[in-house]
Amino acid sequence: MYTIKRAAEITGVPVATLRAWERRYAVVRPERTSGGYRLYDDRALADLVTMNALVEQGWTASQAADEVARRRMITDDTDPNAGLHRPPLPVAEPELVDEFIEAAKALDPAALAQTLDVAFSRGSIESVTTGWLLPTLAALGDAWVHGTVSIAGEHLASHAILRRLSTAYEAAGTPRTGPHIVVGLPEGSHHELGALAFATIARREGAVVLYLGANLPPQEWVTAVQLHEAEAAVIAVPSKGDVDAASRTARALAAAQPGLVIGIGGFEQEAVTGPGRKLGHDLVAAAHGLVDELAG
Amino acid sequence: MYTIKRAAEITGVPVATLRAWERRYAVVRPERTSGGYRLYDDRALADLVTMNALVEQGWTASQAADEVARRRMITDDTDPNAGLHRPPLPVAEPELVDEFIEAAKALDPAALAQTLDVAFSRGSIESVTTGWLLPTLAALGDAWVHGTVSIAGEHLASHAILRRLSTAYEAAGTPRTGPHIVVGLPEGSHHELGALAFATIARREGAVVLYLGANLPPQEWVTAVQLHEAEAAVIAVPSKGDVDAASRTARALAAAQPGLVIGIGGFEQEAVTGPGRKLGHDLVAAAHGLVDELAG
DNA sequence: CATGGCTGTACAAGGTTTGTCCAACCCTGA
DNA sequence: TCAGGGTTGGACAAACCTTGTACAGCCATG
Repeated sequence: MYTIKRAAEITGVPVATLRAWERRYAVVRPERTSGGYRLYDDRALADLVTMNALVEQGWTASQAADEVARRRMITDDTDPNAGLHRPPLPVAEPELVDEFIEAAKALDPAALAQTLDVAFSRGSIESVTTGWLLPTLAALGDAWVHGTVSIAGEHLASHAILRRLSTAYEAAGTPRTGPHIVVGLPEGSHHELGALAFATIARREGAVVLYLGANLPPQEWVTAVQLHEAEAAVIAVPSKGDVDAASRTARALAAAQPGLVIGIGGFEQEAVTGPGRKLGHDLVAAAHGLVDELAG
Repeated sequence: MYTIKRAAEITGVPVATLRAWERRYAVVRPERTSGGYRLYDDRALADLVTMNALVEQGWTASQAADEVARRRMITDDTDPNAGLHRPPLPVAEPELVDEFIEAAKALDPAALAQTLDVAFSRGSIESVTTGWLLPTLAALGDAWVHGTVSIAGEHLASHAILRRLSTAYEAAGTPRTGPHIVVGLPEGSHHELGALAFATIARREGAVVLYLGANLPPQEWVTAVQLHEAEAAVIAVPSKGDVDAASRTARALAAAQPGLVIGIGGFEQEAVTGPGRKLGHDLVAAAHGLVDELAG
């Protein structure tokens, strides 16, 4: 629960505007303390973010408020899991990506934390992954290749994201039943953020996930799949240098466990040869699809 | 059991504020001596740290207190070992270490999570670091060298710990003022858990920490120290293979920033040559000592 | 062009919250 | 006994929030 000042910082809407929107359009109705202070919850913040995005797209404030109310009605009425399966971000938000890259360039941990607060408050992990995380990882990769972000900046930013994803992964919990999946990166591969997001979303969809992290040799994948009695193994291929190791890993897994579903994800998944199904670049859909298929 | 002064030192919350929080929000109810002195246990300290972190994140004090109470309800209800009867972590708890190593051998994520829950609920990060984390890292390293834990098991266990430490690091928040410290691992070095624990404890002690993570080349250390205007840089040396890179990093830093305090930590710190102060193997004392020295 | 509604922002006057401080007094251990 | 530390309750200022009103820029309409 946030005060109006904090809500303004997170949503990017000035304090005076927040009050005007509430007074004129009742777009949100924050709770109040006994002293009368407004208290915004995450849901209210998400609505305000939507409203703000619509206004910046050119909607009038009153129309945007109606639209927010309409969307809220739909999610409230038709989807009992609202919040778990929120629609993806209505608009991509390049400013948030840029802001994050700038903070990485400047090695500014406070700015990174602030941007992450904003980004991760925009909705579920699923929508944040699609609307912010994947674009940001791509932009960070580009910036690193072009040398506009230092290695230190890339490390700093990656670890900050890693910590947020870790929290989300833990919060997802371990279901008692559900398909068993192993997720990780091949030998020599280190950019694990996409894989961790995949693992988190798969967990939320009901899978029992064994997350192995980066840099795992093929033989270890085989051991892990056998010990975990996994029905599927998902290999992330974030960069070109990981393609060979991923191919070797997939071959080793296919040879050792004929019935195993092998999924290949990541920016460079197309370059992988040999066994394994390409999961595509919509990470959220891929995770949902794989888990549903194994469960159903 | 700690007096109010010790509690203030440990949590970073001023004495007057501790009393105000208790009076106004009853966020903790420390026991009293016969003479009326407050006596804080580890559990109370943990709650205060949480409260403090929430306040630094922008929550109002009253809301933060409610949130702490809510979280306490949850843990008390779901964990039969929670509550006042839980003993603080003694000097060391070998069973918990062994249990964790066994879970790593078996690639059993549920057992790992369970053990981590117990270990991390035993008190502050500081006491968990000394009493459980460092012994466990040593045992995990041994088991890996002797091949009793697979690479997959080591990865799985390390990442599980990493996720808990990440949460603690985030919960520690960023103080507005305080000495600036850069923490990371030298080029080629990857076992970051000790470094992250150090960074977390330094943050809780009031330092503004730039945590750079693993595998950072010397020149990048220099850039980071300069951009962050750091007063100290702490290089972790977890294994023998990292000694040379650490020495090179220390030399590069000393050459570029003559006034910089260079700290060397980790299991293999003694083998490092050249500039830099060995921080010793009591990670908690080292972090407190360094931050206090820079601040005072 | 003038009108008028919509919208974001600014300001004033007053209430709330919170960290800190103080006075007066009590407890603890060397 | 004494120095250092702890106790309570009250008080205070700074920061923050409240409501109501006002106003300028913008845009569509008459």
